Amino acid sequence: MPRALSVLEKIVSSILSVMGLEEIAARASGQFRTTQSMVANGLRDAILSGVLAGGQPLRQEEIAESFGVSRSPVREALRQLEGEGMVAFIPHRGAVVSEISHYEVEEITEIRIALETMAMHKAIPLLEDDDLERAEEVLHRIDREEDLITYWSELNWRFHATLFAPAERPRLLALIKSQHDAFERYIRMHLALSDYEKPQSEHYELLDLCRKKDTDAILKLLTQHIENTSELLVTYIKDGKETGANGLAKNTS
Amino acid sequence: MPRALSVLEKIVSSILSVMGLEEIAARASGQFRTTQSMVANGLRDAILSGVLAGGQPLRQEEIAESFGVSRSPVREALRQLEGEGMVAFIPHRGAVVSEISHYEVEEITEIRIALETMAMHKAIPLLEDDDLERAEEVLHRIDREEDLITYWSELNWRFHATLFAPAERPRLLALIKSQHDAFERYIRMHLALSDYEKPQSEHYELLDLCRKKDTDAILKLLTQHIENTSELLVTYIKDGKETGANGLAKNTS
DNA sequence: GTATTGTATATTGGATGCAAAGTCAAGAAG
DNA sequence: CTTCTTGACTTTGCATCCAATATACAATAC
Repeated sequence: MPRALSVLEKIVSSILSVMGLEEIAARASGQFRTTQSMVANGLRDAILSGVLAGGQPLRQEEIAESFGVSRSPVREALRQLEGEGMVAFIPHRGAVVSEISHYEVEEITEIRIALETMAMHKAIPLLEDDDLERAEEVLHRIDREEDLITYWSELNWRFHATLFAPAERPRLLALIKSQHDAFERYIRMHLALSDYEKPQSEHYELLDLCRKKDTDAILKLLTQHIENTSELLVTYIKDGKETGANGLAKNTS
Repeated sequence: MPRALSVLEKIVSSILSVMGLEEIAARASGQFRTTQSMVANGLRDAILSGVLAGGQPLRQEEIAESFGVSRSPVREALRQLEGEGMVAFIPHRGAVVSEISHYEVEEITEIRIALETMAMHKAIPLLEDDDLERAEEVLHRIDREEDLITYWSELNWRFHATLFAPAERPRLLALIKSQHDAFERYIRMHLALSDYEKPQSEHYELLDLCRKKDTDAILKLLTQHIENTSELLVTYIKDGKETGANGLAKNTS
């Protein structure tokens, strides 16, 4: 029992310490105007960061205590995440962090390729020097970043989102992000540092092709980029299944 | 006040009367094992059927009374629908049925074309006579159906889903359905009986091409089919905005 | 020894109560 | 006449309480 508490407390405090000002700003500027939204964001973060592993049961009382609130906002937060597909409810048994199989990884890969190539295709003719500069800036930040395990997800997304942005398709972007997220939490858990090198070099390649506005080559490389990630993930998931869900396994007693 | 109540009561009773045995079976077999899921399904139905129009505020107390429950399960149901994107919460002001603009219709159209042509493409080589027969059966039901305003949505979806099914992509299918749903509730509200004729004849055409396994022609027709729906919808939404369903005037910039 | 039934305990699901935020209209100030 | 303030009222958001359900384990029957 105290174990689970400490895990969540770590998340909460990590949000508060790592994000620091961002957190406080968000709170002030109306991002966290309700307890529910704070809990929802905290849990989402915890799931995406891999602290709460797939299949892990989410005890309402524990979560409530961790956040220092009652169960009502916790239940609402869980329901919202259910709607987002991040947790699954089993009636009278509670919520668990939803898992994806390697079949689903392959399915998501197809979806991502379809959606991302579309977004990219729409964005290419509208890409300005300004956008490309900002994208490159993100890549430099990745190069400089010491703690990639924590920040890869966010920076990687920011790079791709920057390239998609000129397309001005908010709904499409949201869809892509949700598919992205389904991947990233496994990425963060499993990948070693060396695994970041190849995608990062592909990022530079992609940026270069974007400068040349070579549509065909861009879409081809983007497709390849997604497929590479997918392959890595499938390997890790299959391995994990074989060896028996390591890491934060903390099931019965 | 009594107006909104009667509207919702109509929905609830229509679920109970129309579904009859199905409803009871569902309840017994675990579909509605909690009040929350009943309310969520009821509200989703009400929104998709257009009974609860876009922008309409959703008073928790009213809904709770309509369903004969307290506000707790109602709030949870609303949160779940928020996660699904069907309602939007404004802190301390409550939930409203989310709306889509004609910009969003155009965006969803692109997304639908990308996802549905992909699903169809994967399904074509796997289509069996059996599938085609079931699809045709649905079309006959549409021909026979008196109350298309109520049942078009469901039957139309069933037809397309039948053709997508052999692809065996549950996540993709779910994504397509959610984009579909974003359209259908406007369709149901706005379209006249005559508007169903063209899509239905396209359905027969599509089925015919599926029999011939003419991939290129199928994908082309499917794209056209989606675009036609989209155009109708854009017209109706623009008309609605112009003619004075002003209500909550929003982003026109 | 295995299967089944009954009971204790933990956990979820739902109802109720109360404080806080928001809304609206009437009246005062400019 | 318009704008701002004030206070009653509405509605939301959260905490607490109680009931319903599931799980684990022990006791009993076969």
